[in-house]
Amino acid sequence: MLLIINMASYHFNTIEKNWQKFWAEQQTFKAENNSKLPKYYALDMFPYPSGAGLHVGHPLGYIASDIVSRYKRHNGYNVLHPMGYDAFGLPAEQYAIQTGQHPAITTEENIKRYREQLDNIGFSFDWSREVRTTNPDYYRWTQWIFLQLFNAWYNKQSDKAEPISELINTFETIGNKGVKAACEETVLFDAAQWKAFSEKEQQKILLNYRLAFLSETMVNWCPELGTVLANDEVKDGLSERGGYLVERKLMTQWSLRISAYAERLLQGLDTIDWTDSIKEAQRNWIGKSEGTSLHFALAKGENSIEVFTTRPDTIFGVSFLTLAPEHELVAKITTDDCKASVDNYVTISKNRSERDRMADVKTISGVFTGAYAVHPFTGTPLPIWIGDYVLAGYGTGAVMAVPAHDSRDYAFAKYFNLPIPQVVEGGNVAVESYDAKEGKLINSDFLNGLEVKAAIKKAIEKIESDGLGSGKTNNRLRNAVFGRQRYWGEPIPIYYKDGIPCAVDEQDLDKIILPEVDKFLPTETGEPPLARAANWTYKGYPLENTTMPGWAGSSWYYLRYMDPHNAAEFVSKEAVDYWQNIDLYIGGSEHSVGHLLYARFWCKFLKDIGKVPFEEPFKKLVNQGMIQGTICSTFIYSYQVKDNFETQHLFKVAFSFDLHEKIKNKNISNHDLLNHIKQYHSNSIVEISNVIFHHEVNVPFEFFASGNFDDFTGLSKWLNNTGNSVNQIISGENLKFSVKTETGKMSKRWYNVVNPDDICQQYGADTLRMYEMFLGPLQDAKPWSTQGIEGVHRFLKKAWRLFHNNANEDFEISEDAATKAELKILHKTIKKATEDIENFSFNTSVSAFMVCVNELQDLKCNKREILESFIILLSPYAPHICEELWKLCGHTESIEKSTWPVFNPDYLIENEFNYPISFNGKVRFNLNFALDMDLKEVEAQVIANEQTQQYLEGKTPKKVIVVKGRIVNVVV
RNA sequence: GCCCAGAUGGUGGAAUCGGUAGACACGCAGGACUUAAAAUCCUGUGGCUUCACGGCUGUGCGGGUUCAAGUCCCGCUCUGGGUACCA
Repeated sequence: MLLIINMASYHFNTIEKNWQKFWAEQQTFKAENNSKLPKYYALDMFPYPSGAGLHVGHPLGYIASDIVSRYKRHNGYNVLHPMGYDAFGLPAEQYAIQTGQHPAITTEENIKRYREQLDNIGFSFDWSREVRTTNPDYYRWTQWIFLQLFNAWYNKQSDKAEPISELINTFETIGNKGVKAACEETVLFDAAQWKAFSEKEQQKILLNYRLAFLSETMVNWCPELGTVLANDEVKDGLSERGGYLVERKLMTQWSLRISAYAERLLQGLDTIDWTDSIKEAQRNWIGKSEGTSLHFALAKGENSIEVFTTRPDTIFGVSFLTLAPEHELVAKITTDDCKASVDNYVTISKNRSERDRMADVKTISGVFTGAYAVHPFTGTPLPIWIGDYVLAGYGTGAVMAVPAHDSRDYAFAKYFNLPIPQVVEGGNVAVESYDAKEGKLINSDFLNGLEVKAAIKKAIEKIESDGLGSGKTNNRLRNAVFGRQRYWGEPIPIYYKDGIPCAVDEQDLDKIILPEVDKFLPTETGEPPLARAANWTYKGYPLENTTMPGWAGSSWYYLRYMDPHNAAEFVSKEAVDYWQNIDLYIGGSEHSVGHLLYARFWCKFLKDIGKVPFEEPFKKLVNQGMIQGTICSTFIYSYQVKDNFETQHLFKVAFSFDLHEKIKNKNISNHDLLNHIKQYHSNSIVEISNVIFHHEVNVPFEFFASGNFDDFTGLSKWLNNTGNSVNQIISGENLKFSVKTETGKMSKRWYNVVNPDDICQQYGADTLRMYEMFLGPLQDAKPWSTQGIEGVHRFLKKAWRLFHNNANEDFEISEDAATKAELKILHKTIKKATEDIENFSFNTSVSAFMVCVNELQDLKCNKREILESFIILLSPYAPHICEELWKLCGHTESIEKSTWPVFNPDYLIENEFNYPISFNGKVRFNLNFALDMDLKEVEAQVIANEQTQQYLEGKTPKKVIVVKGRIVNVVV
């Protein structure tokens, strides 16, 4: 029986629009919180809605997670696959400062555009759960979490966060003796003393314990942006956004005590399915280092200097001590005759910004204090130096210098001509330090003859038994600065009662919403923008003026998706108990330390206070590689022209980006254009003779939209359109263009943003989805190129044709039973498609689909039994076309409701195999044998074979290896 | 400097346990259909060599293990990413 329905050829535009409408109307992808089905939570890192719109790199990860989500639905899971926007941030604020337009408006517009672009691609997001970090209904819960941090302290004994009220109880009954907390060192007090403190004093002490606390810290201050930046927002001493100068400044700041969680953040890595490189990056960031603290007594006076070292074994190699310029003992120990030079050095170091210090790693500087410490074992006097290679913020701000075995100490000692005693065998200490942790100890008294590892152990024992110090662990991870001097962020819900920071009542958080301000800039007195707001007060007291950093909202958004409209709680217990942690998290590796570390920190804290049932938020993490754009770094335009003297000139000229902008806006005169080229590009003249001039300059990518850089018609057109100015200099004949390209980030700046809308328009969303997957492994970085997109599009057309009568383009499938060969093709594809999704190997499954269609086409197979299963397999990748074909097959329900085909290995069973016969590893010919044939028999038949005899040339084989179903190798 | 990842045709890439290297696709060349174009289909396509059958060679470089290495081991080179006076 034949089913015949009139149907024209594959009109993807109509099909896709129809199904997108259908899904939205039917709420096909709505996830249920009350479900008996097993859950699956697939999350994408939500985007920051920038003005440039979505480019083809954004959807890469979204497509992958969408495929997995759809696959899981077919397999009977209740899938949570949401999307939202991380919309607080600097670009909107910068734009607001420039234009006066409220960032909320810009953000709204950008979100609208993002949504349209996302909708075009046909994602199976549950949009009823959308979250926006800038929405007051959302950020009141970000503020709420901040208050929980403010009202908690970290108890090292129970190894978790506990309510600050319990700590106050303890203070009132026994004081702080015996309290082991993650905090700065504190003065000890008993209950009576605690009660005698004024409220202000008590609050000051409590701040030292709170997980959200105020403290004086060195911050990265960016005067240009008028704000403080986190370490990971600073690159090479410049702000990551905008590239402005960043300097070090001491400020009172809100901080979060992430350092309390360092060990748990480290341990937790062993329990999650992330790539080694991301785990390693987090480990490095936490920077756990185990060593020993050690006290050096001063030769004169009471004080001692405490150092931290990971190499206590090299104690006999110490030839001096170095203090950070900021070290508290510097002023006390400096002798009178050294005072002038020390003061001078300390002043210079303080004024040197972090950037200068970094730029200057190779310059060695330091000064002698005149003071001496005493070696704890030999009694030798050790000169005490000051050097800015020692950081005040790490360890104790002082090091025992072992120049023979530490490269920095070595450089310092060489420069100032200090002794370099060797205590570990190996290397050539006359040339460079020997830093390796291996070798035998020498010149080291009780450590002599020991290997480094054993020596470290013995040295620690000795140091501890002599009471000189103890084993200690240091982390590189610092507490996170949480306050920003910005407008466009969550207001910190704190008010100041007589200078004491107090928490806003939880039920009043809906009142702490971003106030209107006249300008988005700091005040004239340098206060943050919120200081401009009228009545920015609470209970008559002033409110905090700083706002939260960009990572605040993104540290917990995955929880809000579970219960997005809950007005009473940030997430209900039922919702979080059902959905649990994220099964699959996909996003860019640029968040490997910042976002992922903070989100883990908040999750652990929320677990401590009993609000979430898990310790790690992201069970499996996949980093999609960046899709890079092509940057025309150098554009060479050469042309020949005759000058007044009838000399042939070959010019090579092109244009920089700013010049391009000026030409585009037509605010540059011919005269300026010429001058510009002379001024900025004279150094790019690569060759001058009396006949040849070469200039090399940049040109925007947009002229090469085709991606074909041999075709310069677009550029020629542009040159003609940009005004006569260009034509005046370029009026020669024999125009020739060439371009040097490199790959890099897609950004507005490089004119290389490829909009997925254009691809959808030209080829359809299904082609875009499949093509992005077909490009290569999800994790790999790859340059965008439309080369090959035709192949994917052709594949979809071929698949469409399987369901249609070629001659008259009518829908036509057969109800006949499938043949063995057809079933084999199908089940091979079921197996591959299933395995590939489980392994996130999407590129190979696309090729498996291609193979399947090619083979079915060869067999002219149009049987329902085969084709219906096939489109279910294909539907996660190309949902629109599959929905359409599914409907044409006579189904009334969405293909999304269908069940994933079950792989039956019986169809793949082979009873014979065409063995490659190789001689010494070189394959010569093939022979067919039954798979159940005895291997000895196979061997005998191979030897007996005529061709084998030819290759043996009369010799007897030494050995014959037969691997069942694989290969035969004859060793001659 | 340190840490991590990678290197396969003209191109993107495939090869699950060590078992026929180059699947699939692009591009290119040739052909069919067409008045023509588009679309579609067929054939070929790592290099060298041969009229051909075939032979030799081939996964960044140099060694090694193995009957057999893109895959495992040792030593390099280069590329991409992260990170840095962290004692």
